[in-house]
Amino acid sequence: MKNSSEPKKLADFKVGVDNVIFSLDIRQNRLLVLLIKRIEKPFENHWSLPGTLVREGESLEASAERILAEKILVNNLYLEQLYTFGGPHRDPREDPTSYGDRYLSVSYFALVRFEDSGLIIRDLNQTAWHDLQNLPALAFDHQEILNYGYRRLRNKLEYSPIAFDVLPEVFTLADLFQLYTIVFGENFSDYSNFRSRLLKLGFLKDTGLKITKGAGRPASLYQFDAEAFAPFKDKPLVFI
Amino acid sequence: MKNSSEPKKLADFKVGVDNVIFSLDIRQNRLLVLLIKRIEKPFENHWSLPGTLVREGESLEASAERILAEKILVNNLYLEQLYTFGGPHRDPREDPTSYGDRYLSVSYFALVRFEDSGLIIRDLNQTAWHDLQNLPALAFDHQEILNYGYRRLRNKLEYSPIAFDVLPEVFTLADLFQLYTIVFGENFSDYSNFRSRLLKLGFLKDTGLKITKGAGRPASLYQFDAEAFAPFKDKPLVFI
DNA sequence: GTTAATTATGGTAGAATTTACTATAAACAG
DNA sequence: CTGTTTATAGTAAATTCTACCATAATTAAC
Repeated sequence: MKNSSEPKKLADFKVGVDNVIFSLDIRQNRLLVLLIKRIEKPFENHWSLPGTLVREGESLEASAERILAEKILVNNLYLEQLYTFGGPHRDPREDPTSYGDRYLSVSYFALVRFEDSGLIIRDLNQTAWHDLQNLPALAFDHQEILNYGYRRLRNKLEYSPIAFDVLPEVFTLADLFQLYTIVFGENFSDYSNFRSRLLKLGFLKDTGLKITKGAGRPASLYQFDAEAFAPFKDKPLVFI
Repeated sequence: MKNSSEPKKLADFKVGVDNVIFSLDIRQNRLLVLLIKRIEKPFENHWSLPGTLVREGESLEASAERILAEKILVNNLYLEQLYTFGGPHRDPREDPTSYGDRYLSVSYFALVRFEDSGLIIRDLNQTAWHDLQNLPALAFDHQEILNYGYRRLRNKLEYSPIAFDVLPEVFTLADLFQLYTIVFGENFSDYSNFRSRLLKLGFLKDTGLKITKGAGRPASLYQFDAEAFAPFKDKPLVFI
C-alpha cells in the first residue's frame, strides 16, 4: 500500500470558513439560523451558510468574525470552532478530473443575541433568519454542517452558561426557561423544578428589580454572576 | 474597515494533520502519548506529535489514518477529529515577511489498544510512547494541541463507551475501574459504587468466564454489549 | 370595588439515586 | 487450617429528583 505508484504530491488548499449562526427569538418562540442566498454558481439561488474564504494574513477566527460583521450588526455573541470538513470533491468547484486546488471548510458555531442582531440593510434580499423548523434545501454539504451545529448548541446549553451571553443583561427565570424550552422541546423540564435547581446553584443574582408590565404577578429580574459560576467550569453540569 | 486598502488576496494553504494518540497501559498504570523525534529543522531533535501533510486526493481522515499506520501496528482504536489550528505564523516555515503558503493543522484524537499497538521497528529511534506525567518540551504549538486532546479524552470517557474500544474483548470490572482511575486520578470514585452503577446500566454482559490466575477470588470477565448501550447514545451518561 | 384570571413563587411528600460503608465469598500462601 | 488477598453483594443514611399543590401579586372584567 505504501509503496504503490499512487501520487504523493501535496494537495493545495483554499480554506473557507462557514458559520452556523443561531439566534433565539424568545418572544416568538423561534430558533433561527442565518442563511445567505447564493447569487452565483454553483447552487445559484440556493440558500447557504454564510461563509468566506480566508485571506492572506487572516486567522480562521478573524475570518469567522468578518463574515458575522458583514451580515449582521452584532454586539453580544458566543463563537467557537465547530468542525473541519475537508474530503476531496465536497465542493463542485474542485475539478474532479485533475488535482487542482481543494476547498476545505472550517465551520464555526455562533449564538447571537436576537435583539442586538439587526441585518445589514445592503444585504437584505440575500440575508435572512430562517426558522429551524422550516428550512429550505441548502447548498453544498451545509445541511450536514448545520446539523452538527445544532447538536453543539444543545450540548453547550446543557454544560455551559452560553445562554447568558445572548439573554438581555437582566432577565426573568421565565425567559431563561423559555430559551431552553425552544431548543429542547416542550417537555424538557418542569418549570418549578427548573427554578429551584438554578436558584440553588447560586450563580443567578436577584437584582431586586421587577418586571413592570404584563398580566400576573411581576417577575424578579436576575443577572448571571460569572464569578459565582466559576466553580462549575469544566464540571459536568446539566441544567435540564 | 472594509474599504481600506488592506490586501484581500486569498491565502494559499498546505494542510497538515497532527495526531494526539493516547494509549492506556493498565498493568503499569500509565497514560501514554505517542511522540516523534524530529530529524529536521525547525525544532530539530524536539519531540512532536506524529503528523503529515495532506496529499492530493486524500481525505483528512485518511491522512490521519496513514500517520497511524506508518508509526504503529494498530488494530483497535477510536479516532475522531479534534480541532483545527490555523492562525498565520503558527509554523516557523511560513515566511513572516511575505504571503507564501500557510500551514494549517487539523488535529485528530486517537485512543489505541495498548496490547495491539506495537511500534514499527524501522522507526524505533524516533517514535516512542511517553508517559503523560513526564513529557519533554514539544515542537510548534503541539503542547497546546495535546492539552486539547487530553481534555477530549476525559470528556469522551465520561460520555461515550470508548474505553471498550481499547480494553481487551473480555475484561474485569477492576480493569475498567483501573482505566478510569489512570485518567481521572486516584479518588475519582468508590470501586464498589462504580461496579453497581455500571452493572445496573446493563450494557456489560457477564461472559460466565473467570480470571484463572492471581491471588484472591477470581474476577468475572465481562464484555461490552453495543446493542444494549444504544439507548444511551446522545444521552448524558456520566460514569464517574 | 369586587371577583376572576393570570403569572410568579415557595414548598412538600414520596420516589429514586448517591454515598460511605460493612459483610461475605472464593481463591491462594504458608 | 488459618490468614491474606481480591471480588462481590448489600444496606442505611443522605441527598436529589419528580410531580405536584398552595399562595402571592398583579391585571382584566364587570
